This record gives sequence, C-alpha cells and structure tokens, in this order.
Amino acid sequence: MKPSIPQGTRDFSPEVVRKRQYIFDTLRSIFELYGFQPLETPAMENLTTLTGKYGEEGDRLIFKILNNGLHAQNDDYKAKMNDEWAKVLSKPYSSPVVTERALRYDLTIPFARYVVMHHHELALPFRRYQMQPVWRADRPQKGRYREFWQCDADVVGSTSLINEAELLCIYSQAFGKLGVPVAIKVNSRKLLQGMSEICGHPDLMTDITIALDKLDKIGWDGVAKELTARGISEEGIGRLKDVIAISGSNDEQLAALAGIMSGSEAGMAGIAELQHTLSYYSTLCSGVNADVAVQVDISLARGLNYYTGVIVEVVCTHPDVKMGSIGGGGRYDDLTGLFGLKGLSGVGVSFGIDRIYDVLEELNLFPQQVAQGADVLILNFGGDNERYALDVLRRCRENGIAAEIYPEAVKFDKQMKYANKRSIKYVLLPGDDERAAGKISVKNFETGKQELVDVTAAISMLQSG
RNA sequence: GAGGCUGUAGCUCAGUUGGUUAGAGCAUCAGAUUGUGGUUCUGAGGGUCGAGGGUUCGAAACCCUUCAGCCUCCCCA
Repeated sequence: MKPSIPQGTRDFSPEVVRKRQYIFDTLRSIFELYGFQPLETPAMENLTTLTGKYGEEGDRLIFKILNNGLHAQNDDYKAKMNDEWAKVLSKPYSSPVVTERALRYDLTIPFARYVVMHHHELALPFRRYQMQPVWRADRPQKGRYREFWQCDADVVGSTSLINEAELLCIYSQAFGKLGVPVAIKVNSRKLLQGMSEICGHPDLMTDITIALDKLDKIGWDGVAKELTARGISEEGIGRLKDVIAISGSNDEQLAALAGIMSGSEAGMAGIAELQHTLSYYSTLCSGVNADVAVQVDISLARGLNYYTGVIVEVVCTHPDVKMGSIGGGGRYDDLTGLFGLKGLSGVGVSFGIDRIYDVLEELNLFPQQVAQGADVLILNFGGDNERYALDVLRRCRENGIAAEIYPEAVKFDKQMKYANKRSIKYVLLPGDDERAAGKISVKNFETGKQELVDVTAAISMLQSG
C-alpha cells in the first residue's frame, strides 16, 4: 500500500515546524504583552453549535463526524439509517442520527460558545487569544488547505473603540516584529451601510459589499458590471463611483465622506468610529511601529456577515509577494446572542499563519538560527569508549548544551555523514586516545577545525557557541 | 457548484507517428577509504507505467470508464 495523507492536509517536517513555531511564539509574546489570555477549545464541536453561523456555503464546508455506534445495530435501525442518509445529502447537509458532531470551522464561534457557557466566571471584558487548527471541506488550492491554523485575538464585553485601536496596534507590532511590510486597511460596516443608503438600496448592502470587495481584482468596470447584475440602479452605481474615487490621507477621505454621507445616520456613525479608532491608535502605537500605515479603504468589505462595526484587513505590500490578505477581523455586535446571551459585543483579529509562513519564506525573513536543532553530536566508538561518550553527553546536557550521541558504533564516515546531513555544528570524538587522556576532540563542522581539549574546557567552549 | 491540467522507480521527470528487455538525475545501499563529513569515482538494488475495460499482430503512449493529485473561478484564510 502506498502511504498518503488526506487531500488538503500537510506533514510539517522538523525545519518547517521550527519556523512555524517561530511565528506562533512571536504572536503569542505580543498577545500576552497586550494582556490577552490563552484559550483552547476541542477539535470537535456539536454540529448544532456550528450550523447556520457561516451561511449556506459554510454549512456545506463543515466537516461532519460520523456518529459512533453505527455498526452492530439491528435491522430496524439500519433501515432508519438509510432514510436519514438522504437528509445528509440534501439541504441542511446533516441529520442528528448520522452526525451530531463536526470539526471546528473557525475559532470565533467556539469562542462565542465558550463565553456563553462560562460568562458567570469570566471577568469581563474578556480578552483571549487562540492558536489552533480548523478544518474546512473546501477544495484545496494554492495557499488553501482543508486543515489550517488560525491565530485569533478577540475582546468580548466592551464596546470601546480602544479595543479596535489596540488590535490594530497588535497587527502593526506583530508584522513589524516579523519583518513583513504590510498595509493595514480599515473600514466600517456602518459606512458600507451608509453607502448602500445613499445609492438608494439600503437593503442590498451585502450585494454591494461583495461586489465592491473585488475592486482590486477586477477593477471598477468589473465591479460596475457585477453591481448591475445584482440589481443596483444606474444612478446608484454612479454615486458609488464618486465615493470610491475619494482619495488622500485618512483625514481627507473621512472629511470628504462626511460631506457625501450627511444624510445617512449609519454612514456618519461609521465615519465617527473610524476617526476615534485612528485617534486612539496614533496615541497607542506612536513609537511602537509608527511606519506601518493604517489606511482607510472604502472598498474593503470582508465576507463574514456578522461584522457590524470597524473591519480590518492586512495585506503584504512587498512588490514581489502576490498574496491575498494575511489577516483580518472586525467588530461583531451580539455574537453571543446566537447562543442566548444578548448584548455582548466583541471585536477581534485573525492572523493567517499559513500565508504568513509563505510570505516569510519568500522574502527570506526567518532568522537563521530558527531552523536549527541540536548543536552537538557525540560519535560512538563502541566498547569502553561508548561509556566515556555517554559520560560526556550527560555533562553536556547538565550544562544546557543540546547534544545527542550516535547510538550505534557504526563506521566512522557514516556517523560523519549523518552529522553533516543534520547540519550539526560540533562533533565530539571520544576515542581511545581522548579517553586515555581524559580529554575530548572537538571538531567544528563549519570550519573543519579540530582541537583536543579537556572535557571541562570543551563544555565551556560549546556553551559560548 | 463550474472549468482546465497531470498520474511512469522513494523523489523530480524523460520516453519520438503505437514497435525488442521502460530510461536519467537525485536519494538509498555497497566499495575505492577500519579515526575524519561536504567533492569525486565504481557498482548494486529498486517498476502491476494510478486502476479497470477497449482498439491493435503489438499499448506507458490511442479510446472509454473510474480513482487520485494539482490549478483556476465561486467563496474564503
């Protein structure tokens, strides 16, 4: 049998795991710095927790888990099962008899579920970060997997725009630390609502935003075509075009928008919340990473319909990198209302770490030492020398030196080749002569130089690098 | 959900209008080299040509079916 792994999943080899760990560690340190607390939730949730939260397309993409105990049942049960399968294949795409559980689809809904279940013991506002894999039965493509990791930071139980500003600050600091040149684009869902009002279709905000979101990809002509297809009037499209044409600094854009939006309550509220957010941000973030640009972008839409306030998206601005967004988020009023706890507002951001990895790789931004493992290999000469080698090995580890021994006393060049392949920095040779003298030969594998020294001296040498 | 491309050694791929026993590089193992790695050189092992059916004197190649993977659109991270 030929070994394989499921479509859209990946093995992570040692070097890759180390590099990914570097990203996780960087993000974690920043989340902690901003007072966020770690949270983990199960890989599987009850199916009813997830269905209906991501739209009809989303329901289709949820990985369902077959109930246990499907075998060893009587004939009546089997007949019933046959009927229930039909439900799985048609619209709700599920039946509790066949599937009651499903794999986590994102981190936000499980977080909302957690908050509702634990709100009596939580100190609100609750700030949490979460870095775990999620699963989608999507069709894999480049940079798109069926199992991928999300890193989210959310605040629930506060409507202050300070939270928005802090999350923007986390973005700029995180990408600053990773060395990725980015633009942070912000918009407000309320502003989008205002736009749909002034073009005469307040009920078609979703259609307008979906079309508008493609501005980068298909240009204004393409967007106009799609708007027409979605039932927007000629006049409405004309007004939208005027809005889109607004340019300049954030202040200039918002001022110009205020002129156009004066008739829309929602629009004016959106402008105000962006102004306040940016103002908090400039205070919080000045000096931290001031050169990361936060830009108001009126065409920014973002798919998920549960966003209600400020929305944000991060893109890499390096000219050589062609990559979609590497992070995004926004405010969602009443997310926990879905689970019966009304009136809790949340705001959060997400890091697309698989894509961030690709960007770091492409721009060669991983620090050199990240991918390396053990520094020292002790060769095995067998017999009494093996004991001597183990003794040296123990002393290395006691002194904090990452070391390993070649466990077989095989031919010399084989052990050397192993060291070479593993990119080991130092090889220790505990042979007859060394043991007799109570010393050890230390070979630097980068320079090829070798010297015979006392074990103690060798250890302090290795400790200093 | 719609469309396109590709399946040949562990990996990356050649393989001519259909024609003897299907090749190369890398990797592996052995040797040159029993205390010195990266570079060489020599040799060896390794294949149901994705699967099933069809056309043909003859199929890795052509046709059909099917499975798998990759990519684009949709949507998303």
